[in-house]
Amino acid sequence: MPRAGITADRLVTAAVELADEAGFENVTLSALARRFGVKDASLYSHVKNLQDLRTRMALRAGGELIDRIAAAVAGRAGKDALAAFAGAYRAYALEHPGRYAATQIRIDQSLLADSPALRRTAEITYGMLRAYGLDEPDLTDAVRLLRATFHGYCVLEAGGGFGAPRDVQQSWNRAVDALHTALTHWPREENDHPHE
Amino acid sequence: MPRAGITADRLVTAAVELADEAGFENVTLSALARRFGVKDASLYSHVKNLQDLRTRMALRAGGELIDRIAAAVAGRAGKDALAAFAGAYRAYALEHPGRYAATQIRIDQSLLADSPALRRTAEITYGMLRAYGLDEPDLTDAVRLLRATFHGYCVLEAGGGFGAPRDVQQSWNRAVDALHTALTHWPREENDHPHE
DNA sequence: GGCTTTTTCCTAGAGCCCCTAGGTGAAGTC
DNA sequence: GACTTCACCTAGGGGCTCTAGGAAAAAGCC
Repeated sequence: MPRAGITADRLVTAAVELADEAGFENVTLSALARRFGVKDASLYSHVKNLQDLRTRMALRAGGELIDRIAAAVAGRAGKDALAAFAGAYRAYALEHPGRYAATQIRIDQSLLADSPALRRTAEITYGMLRAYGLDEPDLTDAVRLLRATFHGYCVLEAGGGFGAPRDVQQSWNRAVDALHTALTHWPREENDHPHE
Repeated sequence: MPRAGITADRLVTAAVELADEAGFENVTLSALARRFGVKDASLYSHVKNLQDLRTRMALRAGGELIDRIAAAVAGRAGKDALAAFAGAYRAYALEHPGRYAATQIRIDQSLLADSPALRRTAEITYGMLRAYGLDEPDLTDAVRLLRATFHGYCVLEAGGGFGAPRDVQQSWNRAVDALHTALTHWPREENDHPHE
């Protein structure tokens, strides 16, 4: 009997496709084996276990995401760069919900440490913020704010959390405007303990 | 043989406790049955299925969350109210990660529609924003921005997403300050299409 | 108290999933 | 052609969800 010709890469490719179609939590080794016309036990030659597969999916998707962001941000600065970053981020999350969900999972730090995607993400994010003239620790605070807002927005939108009839794209534009405002008027060291 | 005395409410109570201890996705009907000293099939008298249980958990946790927020916000306005809201939100998410995770799941709109928790949440959120003098649709945009940021922040923090040594509490305070700034200088109808 | 009804819990079993152990045959290496 | 490697196999254990149908406790009724 001929072989299916499975490799870890092809497996991950099929996995992220399945994630976008059926949802990340429905990506199962059994389902993938079925898709390849193979018994599920056979996949353990290519992948250690389910967690291993998910980690690979996360790294794949994370790389794709930062590639698209990098392409969008290239050659822009200031608010223009912020809007491009935000747009690329949200577009990826909406086009590839399963892949995006994969990027959210908790990953062993040791595996993540030498991931080029993580380093590129940091470079691009901090580079984008350069225009706002922030120094540490404000820079880290700003990065966290942006990540949280982008991520939270996409999660809520994808999960159907925005029930109001207001168009989400317009809301999103406003949110990006608001973040730009916040970065421009970044609260500098004033009163951490308001005099109450 | 005596009965365990299970009710749907006691089941949900045990479920959210288990969620905080072992993680939301590890809350299983089998595990709950074990905890009650009962066979798993017995639980289907009290709960329709796993999804039903999760929905009940979400409603329970959502109610608890908005109760704590309401208590924190009571009697405050403006930035004070915003900080109290944010603090109560994050505290709940960190103290009860499993319960908080339960609030994130997708819930059938028809079930959610007549949930008092949702109505209260809307009331309190919009009430808190009254001080900033926004009108629709900016109000909705602002609510979405706040929800997204709070939610994203808590998810990232709980998931270990903030690796930098910077103290998260201080970053959070800054994020709240930044949101206050954004709400105060809310971008009003300027240029939706920047002249590029 | 007895009687009936309802409810709670049971056993049995099907189906899907993850994962391990150990075997077989196909593809490359010399 | 023999040898090694590796892709895939069967067999099987264990966990989970959920259904169907039965038994016994609890609650309601006289």
